[in-house]
Amino acid sequence: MKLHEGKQQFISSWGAFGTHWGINRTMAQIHALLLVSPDPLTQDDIMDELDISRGNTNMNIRELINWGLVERVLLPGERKEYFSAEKDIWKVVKQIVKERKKRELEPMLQLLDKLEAVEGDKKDKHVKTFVDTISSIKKLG
Amino acid sequence: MKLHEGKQQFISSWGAFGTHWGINRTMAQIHALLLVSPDPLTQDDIMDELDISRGNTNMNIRELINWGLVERVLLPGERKEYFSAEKDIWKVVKQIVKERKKRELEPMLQLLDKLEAVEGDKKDKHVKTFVDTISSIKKLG
DNA sequence: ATTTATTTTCAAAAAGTTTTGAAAATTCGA
DNA sequence: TCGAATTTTCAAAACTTTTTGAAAATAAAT
Repeated sequence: MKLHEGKQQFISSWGAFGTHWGINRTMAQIHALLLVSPDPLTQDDIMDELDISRGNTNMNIRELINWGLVERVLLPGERKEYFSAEKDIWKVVKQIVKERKKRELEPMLQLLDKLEAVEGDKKDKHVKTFVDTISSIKKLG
Repeated sequence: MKLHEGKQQFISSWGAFGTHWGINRTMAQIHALLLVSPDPLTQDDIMDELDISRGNTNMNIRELINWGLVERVLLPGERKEYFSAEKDIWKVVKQIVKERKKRELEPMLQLLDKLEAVEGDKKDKHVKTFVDTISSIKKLG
């Protein structure tokens, strides 16, 4: 298999993979492209390579930056912005886990704290099952 | 807070939570409802409680069964099927991790094996970055 | 064998999400 | 300060996923 074909396949399946993990296809594809690119790329490079619109490219690059997975690189003497992805995969995974904790798990745990305090007789099996379920989920956090 | 309100809130946020994890809202809501229900429920119980259609209920119960998170319970002398969820949250988490590995990670790793064998000069930085990225992702699996 | 209860299927509709592209805003150099 | 390059925004369009509901299939009782 040639490099170009391999790259296309990698980008395409990384995109599909992402959609199973709450990450949209384009965001995952841009990330994949930057992961396998030795040098930083511009917005136009990414648009051309992935054949997507300027708006879409821009929004998803910003999102990757918010997630801490991509950083803006300013090359001396260049007006355009360049972008590059963190290449250490362990760091990438740790960063994703950290962000998802902050964005999704913590708000859920806060809700569970409130829900655990539901009124009612603990001998009522409906109340008991509810409270027990909530507490055991909280223990995961 | 009253039990009923707490239950509604739990179901609703579990549903929203699920959508960030590649699980559809209804499937997550049914799962939440069964988690906090002390006794098994019928399809009609679930339809009424969540206010969703019969088809939707049926499909998502089947899906939960495929994922190994819910089981069908036959009560003696009852014609209807009842459903109940695994209550041990650790078992639930382990089961979800196991299924996602099987469904998503393994196919991705298989592809990576093929991609690692891309042709080309390893001294070319494009080839090198590609191969290195693929290998380091493989190490996660 | 027929009726009735129950479950399953699936095409079409509804809802939700992503993408586009053109206009607005911003940035930088002359 | 002005003009060109670049980035950002966002309403509308395209696409994707989910949901509905009625019909078909199945299972059980009489």
